[in-house]
Amino acid sequence: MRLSKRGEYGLRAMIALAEPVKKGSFPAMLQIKEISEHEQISPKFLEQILLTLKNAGLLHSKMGVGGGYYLARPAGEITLGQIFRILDGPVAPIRCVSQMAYEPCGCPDEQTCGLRLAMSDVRNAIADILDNTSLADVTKRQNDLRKKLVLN
Amino acid sequence: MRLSKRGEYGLRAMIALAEPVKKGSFPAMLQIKEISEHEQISPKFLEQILLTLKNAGLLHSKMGVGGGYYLARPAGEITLGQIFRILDGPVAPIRCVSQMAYEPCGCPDEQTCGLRLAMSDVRNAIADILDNTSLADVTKRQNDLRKKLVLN
DNA sequence: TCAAAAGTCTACTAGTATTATAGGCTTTAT
DNA sequence: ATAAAGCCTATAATACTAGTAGACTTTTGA
Repeated sequence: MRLSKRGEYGLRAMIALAEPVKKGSFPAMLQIKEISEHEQISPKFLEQILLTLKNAGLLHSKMGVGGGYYLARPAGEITLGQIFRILDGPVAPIRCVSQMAYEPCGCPDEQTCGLRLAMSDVRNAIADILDNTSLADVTKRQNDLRKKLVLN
Repeated sequence: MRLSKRGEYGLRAMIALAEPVKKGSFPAMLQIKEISEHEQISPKFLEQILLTLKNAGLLHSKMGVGGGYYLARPAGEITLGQIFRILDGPVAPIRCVSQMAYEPCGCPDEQTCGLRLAMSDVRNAIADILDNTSLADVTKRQNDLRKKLVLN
């Protein structure tokens, strides 16, 4: 049940782009280089990932000198599930319970297949979290926790 | 977030071995060939998988003519999580939230990393299901559903 | 106007993991 | 003694992952 490096880096980059803006620039724009250095990611690999996310409509970009990437929509309207699916494909552990990419698995009776029932629960549990957590939720949680830790 | 074929086949085989016994034989013993035919799995591949499960202590076997495999413990005491971990490794989507196989991910501050917090939720949701569903739960659910469908 | 900065796009590659297949060995019932 | 069945290890084909490379386009600003 692993998240690929592509998925991990893409999620990290999106979270970085959703961070509350510094110095009045809006929308928050970051360059590949800035993100790759901060998150310790190969810049060329990250480039591919951001491009994919851009072509999928989650990011916009500005070319040329002083360019960079920024979120296509407010951080509250982009979920981890959207990002995950673009980079890592369906959330379901097995195709026969996928909403996005259903495929029969060839078991004798899919309707009463015990494995399918259990994996369906797993899929729903994962999708529930990923589809109901926005980038804004993530950055808020991070920042609340940081504040709380500073106080102690 | 995919379950490998190894994992899928292993789980299917274990569920088959947990099925209520036919014709008074106990513990329910099945041969590789019987399972592979019923579940449409390459018998040699299944052999490897069952051997792994055996060496991990979830199955016992009987060699020679009339031999086969049977569960090492009652179906109510073997969980999907145990089987999954033997065949597919840790449940966690990312190592830094794994209970079984923790590894630092190298983010600036692991304690307040937003991705880590979210993935930790995912890990717990998956583990909750897999570790609290026994083979007996699975076969019961299957059979209840079958009965219910016959009535309609 | 032209050079440098930055994103776009596609191809390629090394390494690893997955999904098997093959075949010899051991145990056991008859 | 032989056939059935599991035990065990090696190998192979394919796909995927993670990353590299490089040529191209757009934009800024000196």
